[in-house]
Amino acid sequence: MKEELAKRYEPAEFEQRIYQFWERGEYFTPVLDRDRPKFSIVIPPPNVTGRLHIGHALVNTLQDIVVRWKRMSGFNTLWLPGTDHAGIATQMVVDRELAKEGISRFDLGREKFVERIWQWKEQHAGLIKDQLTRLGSSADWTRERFTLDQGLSRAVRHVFVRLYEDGLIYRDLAMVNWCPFCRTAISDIEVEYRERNGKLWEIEYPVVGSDRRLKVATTRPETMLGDTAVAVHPDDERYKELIGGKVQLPITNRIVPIIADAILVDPQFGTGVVKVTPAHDKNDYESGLRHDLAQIQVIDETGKMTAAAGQPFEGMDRFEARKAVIRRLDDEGFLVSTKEYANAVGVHGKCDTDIEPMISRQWFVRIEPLAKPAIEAVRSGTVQIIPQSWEATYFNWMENIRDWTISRQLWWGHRIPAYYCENGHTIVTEVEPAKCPECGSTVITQDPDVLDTWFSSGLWPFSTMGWPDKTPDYEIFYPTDLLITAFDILFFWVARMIMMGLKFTGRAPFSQVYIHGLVRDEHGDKMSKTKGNVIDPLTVIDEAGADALRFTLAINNTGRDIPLGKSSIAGYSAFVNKIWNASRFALMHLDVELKNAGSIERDDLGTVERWILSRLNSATREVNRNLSIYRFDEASSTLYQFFWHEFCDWYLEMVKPVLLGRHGSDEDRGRTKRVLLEVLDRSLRLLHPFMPFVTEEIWQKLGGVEPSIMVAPYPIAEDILEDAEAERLMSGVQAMITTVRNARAERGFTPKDRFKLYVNVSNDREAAFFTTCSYLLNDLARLDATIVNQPIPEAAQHDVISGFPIGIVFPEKVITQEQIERTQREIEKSRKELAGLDTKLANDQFVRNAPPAVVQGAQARQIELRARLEKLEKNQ
RNA sequence: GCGGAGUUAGCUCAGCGGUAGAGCAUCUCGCUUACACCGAGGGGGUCACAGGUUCGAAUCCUGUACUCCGCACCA
Repeated sequence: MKEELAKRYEPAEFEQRIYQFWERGEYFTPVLDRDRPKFSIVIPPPNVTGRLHIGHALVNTLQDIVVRWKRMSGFNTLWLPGTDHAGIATQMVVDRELAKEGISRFDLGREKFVERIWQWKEQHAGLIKDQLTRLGSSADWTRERFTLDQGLSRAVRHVFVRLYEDGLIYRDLAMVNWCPFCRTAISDIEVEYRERNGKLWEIEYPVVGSDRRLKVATTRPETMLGDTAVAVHPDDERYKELIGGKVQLPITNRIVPIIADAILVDPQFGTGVVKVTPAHDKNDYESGLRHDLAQIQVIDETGKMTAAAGQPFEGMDRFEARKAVIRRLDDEGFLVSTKEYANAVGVHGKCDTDIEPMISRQWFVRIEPLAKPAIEAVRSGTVQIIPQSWEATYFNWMENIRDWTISRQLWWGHRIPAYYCENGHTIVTEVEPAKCPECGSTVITQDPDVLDTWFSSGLWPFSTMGWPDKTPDYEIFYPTDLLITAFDILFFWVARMIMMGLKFTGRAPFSQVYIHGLVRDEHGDKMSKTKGNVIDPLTVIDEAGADALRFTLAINNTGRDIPLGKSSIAGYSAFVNKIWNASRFALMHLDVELKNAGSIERDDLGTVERWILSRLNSATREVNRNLSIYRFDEASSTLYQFFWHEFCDWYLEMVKPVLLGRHGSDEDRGRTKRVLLEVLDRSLRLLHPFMPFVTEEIWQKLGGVEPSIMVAPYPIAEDILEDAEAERLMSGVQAMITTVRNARAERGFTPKDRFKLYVNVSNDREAAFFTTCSYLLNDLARLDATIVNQPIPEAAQHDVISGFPIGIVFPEKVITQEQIERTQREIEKSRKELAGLDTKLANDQFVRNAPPAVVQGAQARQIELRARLEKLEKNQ
């Protein structure tokens, strides 16, 4: 093992080489073995449009941690990667490309346009993989899927047809959310509401056959061109006698009825009179159905006014028409007032265009029958949502769910497998029919629309595994075990997968869902391009390495939002550097390879070795436990704490006197090296899921049996390694060293000044221990002698450390003000604590009710404090 | 309006019934042959507020005040 590590830690030197090494070794691909315990997980497919952002880095880091942990723990592990065709988003990207060439998709035509997107997709799909690769994702690329792949498309058609046959899909004329920019219908959850400062206009409608005018308020005056009624509340005394009467609409002069509608109108709100536009407002639409009102469409699918809007409005954009209508109303004296008004406007999240409610014929999924079992699955615990607080949100949404609009007037996506013959018959079938089964007509056209992207994503956990065929993958790896994703797609994706999985495979697609938070900047603000606080994961990887980024994300992942800033990445990058250097130091002294190092005989081990193995063991237990409950933060900080502050700060320092030949026999040296190798090996394996690259690079130099650390067994805690006695004694030694260092600093001595330390113990074993370990105290606390069980000179600085009375004897009596103050503070603190304990222990209730361990602890502490106070007071 | 979450050290957050923690920042000392992306040491909190339960509350309950996030409504 003469191969040394490079002097500097430079991740760019080896990360990509290591990844290629893994791929060549095919370590990401599981075996098709039904008998081995398996662990499977599917990636939340990023959009093919994709450039990965920090959120992707997070979700994929978390998945990779779990996947690597499971794989090392002996599970036959599959992480299935892939991408989503992302209907609207992708279409928009290509649209924009075309715009640069000065053409639109309509100039190109559907076929050419879709061809163009495929070209674009082929060029860009590899980017996602490259980026995930840079992160270290150990996904099985041989199984990479795309939602528009043939197999997945077949699954989509199959599902559509079955849902149709089961009466769960229907086509109907209804009011939907229409995006005039994208020219498609979208579902309710794709509408986002933005607070906006708009205006509220009050308009008067003259009552026919009377001098009265009814005052209505509106934020969308252009829709009045399509008004077909005004409504009041049936019990509203102000308007009661007008019900059944008529008003004459300004501008169009159309005569429309005054109706009574208790659902639509809140008499307390505004004037208590509502204009009714059944073709352009959801509530008005429903009111229109109740009262059999005409629906006059005045805005078309591109957001322009129709002929029905009349002149001069026809052809105007809806916002332009708004101004024109107001001007006209004002001119003609119907406009009463204009007020500033803040309200929430529904916009299409993808393009920020105001949604236009519009009546159109669309395909819908009848959702309630699917939602019920999906609610039950979570309620019964078949699917567990972690953290559990998200369950409430899930139930809230699922219980109020409405039918899902699945047709999209786009060109990029899964074409709806519905066909219409010339005689108006509808045929829904997986394969294009040659003739109409009802009338035999061969003049058949397919529905031009495509399906909502989430329709295919909803099938992802099983469509990617070959379903509806019973493939080996499907049989071995479905259902999956875990899904890791962000809360913002809980409804879009997670809920739909559960519904579809239950309906079509009879099983929930995963048993656990882990929901992570949003990555924010260091002050907790959302990252956004306009704020300029965006952190690009690839830049971070280039600068600090993937391991530092991964560890930073993991340790900050507490289950809530994750604050991420340059300084915190720098902090954990320092940690990776520390691992590198500590390993480099160890490797400089190690001369055996793991594979022929032989086993460790516990009986030969010294206290230091038992102690570090015991500490490592408890870290091992904590890491495994926390990973099993997805506490990535706790697992990583356990490793951070152990490796840096126990392994590096104490253990390596304690081992130096032996390794560097200042102390001990050759046999001691051999044993020390053996244990050092063991501890380093285990630490690297524990760290591997979090920082795969650096651990592999170092571990390769240890000469293990396995070809890669990623297939080496993950350490598990072993009771035999636990050693409470060693831990107690070593923490005593550590505390003594700290006390001496402290005293040195406070009295103004330099590191070169040497003192004597007296330690008193109560039994022979302890005496033997401190005698054996005196070299450690002398070395680390820079003493010239540690004297065990001799009377402590009065002139010494007295203290009681971990129950051991000690005394530090200085060459000359130097007492600084700083030191006096500190002693005083220590005494006061101890007195206060002791007083508290005294009252507590004098309290019968406490002694009787508190657990015995707590009472005993308090008593022990009381004794210790008394002894310590007595000694401390001597120092004054 | 309904639901959820938060309020702990200068900053960002853990802890969630038994002596107040971490990282970063800050201050002092030190380039000791793994690492100055370092080492040693220090300072810093009446755990938002008010009640209650308990022998004991940052931790459980109730209320108040802010903050954030969903969903619904908005003529």
